[in-house]
Amino acid sequence: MTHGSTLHEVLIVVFQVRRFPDTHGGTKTELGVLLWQRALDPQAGTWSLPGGRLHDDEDLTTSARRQLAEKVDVREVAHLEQLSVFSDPHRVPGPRTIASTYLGLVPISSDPRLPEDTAWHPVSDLPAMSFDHGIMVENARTRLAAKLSYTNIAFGLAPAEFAMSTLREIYCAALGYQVDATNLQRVLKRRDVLTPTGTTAPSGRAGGRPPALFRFTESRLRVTDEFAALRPPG
Amino acid sequence: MTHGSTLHEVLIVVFQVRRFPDTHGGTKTELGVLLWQRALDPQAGTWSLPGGRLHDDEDLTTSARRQLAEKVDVREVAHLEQLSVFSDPHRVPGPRTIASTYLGLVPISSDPRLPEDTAWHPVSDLPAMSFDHGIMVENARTRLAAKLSYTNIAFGLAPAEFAMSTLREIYCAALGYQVDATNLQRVLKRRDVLTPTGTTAPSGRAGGRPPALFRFTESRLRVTDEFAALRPPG
DNA sequence: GCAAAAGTGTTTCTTGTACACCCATGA
DNA sequence: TCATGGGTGTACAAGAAACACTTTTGC
Repeated sequence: MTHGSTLHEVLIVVFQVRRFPDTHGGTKTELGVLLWQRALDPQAGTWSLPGGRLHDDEDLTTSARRQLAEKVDVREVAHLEQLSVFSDPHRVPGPRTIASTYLGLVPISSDPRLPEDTAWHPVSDLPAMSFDHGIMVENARTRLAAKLSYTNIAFGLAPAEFAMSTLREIYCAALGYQVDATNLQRVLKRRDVLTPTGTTAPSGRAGGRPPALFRFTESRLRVTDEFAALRPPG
Repeated sequence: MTHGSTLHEVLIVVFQVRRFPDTHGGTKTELGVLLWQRALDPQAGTWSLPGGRLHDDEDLTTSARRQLAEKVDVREVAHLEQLSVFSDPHRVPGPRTIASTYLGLVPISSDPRLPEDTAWHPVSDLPAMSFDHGIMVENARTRLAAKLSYTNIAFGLAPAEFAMSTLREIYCAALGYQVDATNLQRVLKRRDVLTPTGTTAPSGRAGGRPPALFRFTESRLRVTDEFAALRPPG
């Protein structure tokens, strides 16, 4: 009676900074999440995170990559990391299913083809979500915001090379509040997160000084501000 | 073929700050972890984390509490939180088993009775560990150290009321380096983590001023230093 | 030249560290 | 009164936020 038929699924919260239609007919840049709409019951019509059953011969990360491949070109996913596990025995109808959630990041520059039932939604205005998927998105959003502050995780959202104004847009969208480009640059430079490419981009349609281009020094997650307080002596 | 008989286990890394015998016959205060020694194969003689199979009708946290009850009085566990999942298909011999790890904290003041096969080990000098349990301890230690810096998680390691010197000992043991008691008090006071009880303890055997006593303002995890950089404006 | 965008410099504030000095107790 | 531990105050440094000012482009 203690362990009958428990299934295990992987669900991935994929974020990308995108332009979404505004309420006034304009557009606004915001954090978007990849969702697909359930055609069948249970909860037909609600929107779900990409993912599915874990296979016997794969670990969670491998599974996450495989499941994502059904929705987007996986090469577009620049970063993938484990979040928490949802294990309430009644979180979904049917056989007991444990869900391991992942955070996935797609750079702003790419616009992968999506299946018919799949679309990006702004996180500030989610549609009716399936089961506990809404909480999972909230969770992931909080984790992303926290990590933007003390790691180099933004490499997952930024293009290979970018101007500081672009990076600023990305931070603003992901954090949900205004960030000063000047200070952003100073902070990231001091922590050795950014490297100047030495090149500049052409200036925009309205003129203006051509921006210097940067890239992320590393494209693997690194903690850049380990201890806010109680640092080791020395 | 895709989902035959995958099992799920919960493993708990339980920490307590304790006195351990020194190499020179003295004692030193250090972070200890609760382990039990396997009597049977596989890997008989190696030391394992407490835990076991997840039941069909319980979520992970409930399971962790139940499993711990077999080793220690669960009321001693002041804090319990989810860590990461280990899902390599071959992490243990036999049927495929996914492990969800938890971090548990026991206050320095309590000394729970333990079963015959169970003992505290200093994290700096672990015995031969079973399977991937050594990595799990390392993981948990890193997470604890990080959270000591930006949350009030130390409430899980401290007694109900304590002098600053005691709290200092706890931080030193858990972090593995010296912490200044003066500054520790200032940091925690500013963040409103500590509340003075207004009482003092009797001074020690060698005299000295009687220390003021404090307690943790909250005994639930709270983030006390959310953004090191890139704070919201205002 | 003017507007627009990018980049630099300066000031101020907060937070944390280091350390010297004062306080309360037991023997 | 002295050793011992506890507590306070002050000086210093680093990091980050705010904002004014300069530079480089298109028109």
